[in-house]
Amino acid sequence: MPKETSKTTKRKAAEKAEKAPKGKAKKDPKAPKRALSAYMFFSQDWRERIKAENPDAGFGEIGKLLGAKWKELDEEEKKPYVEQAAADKTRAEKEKDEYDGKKADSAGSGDDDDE
DNA sequence: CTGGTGATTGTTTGA
DNA sequence: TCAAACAATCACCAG
Repeated sequence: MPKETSKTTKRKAAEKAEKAPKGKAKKDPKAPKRALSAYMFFSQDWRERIKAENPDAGFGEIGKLLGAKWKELDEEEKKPYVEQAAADKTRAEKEKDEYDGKKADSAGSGDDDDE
């Protein structure tokens, strides 16, 4: 089982660090990106409520409040969010479908967005 | 077949 | 424009 959840597999710090200069070194050319997370949908619907109940809450405050509430919700409460996550997952699945398909077909053709 | 790793996703506010 | 707390995820590749 993979470590716990938190400061494990930390990467953003380095990712943002390389964001300053002109991007020029990725893993996948078009990285089909993954799917959103239940938290993403949950926040989209709660972000307004959080601020509604915490108009004074700042950046980190709301974040913590959000997460705190998120866990407070019952499985049934997150269900809708999780469902969206599952739905988005399917979306990403397709997303990769073309990525994988294209990539397999790009056997030589000169297709490359790059910038 | 199994494991764990990394990559990714979206929000908020402020300088 | 980007940064970090907050949480989930889960597809990916490898031996």
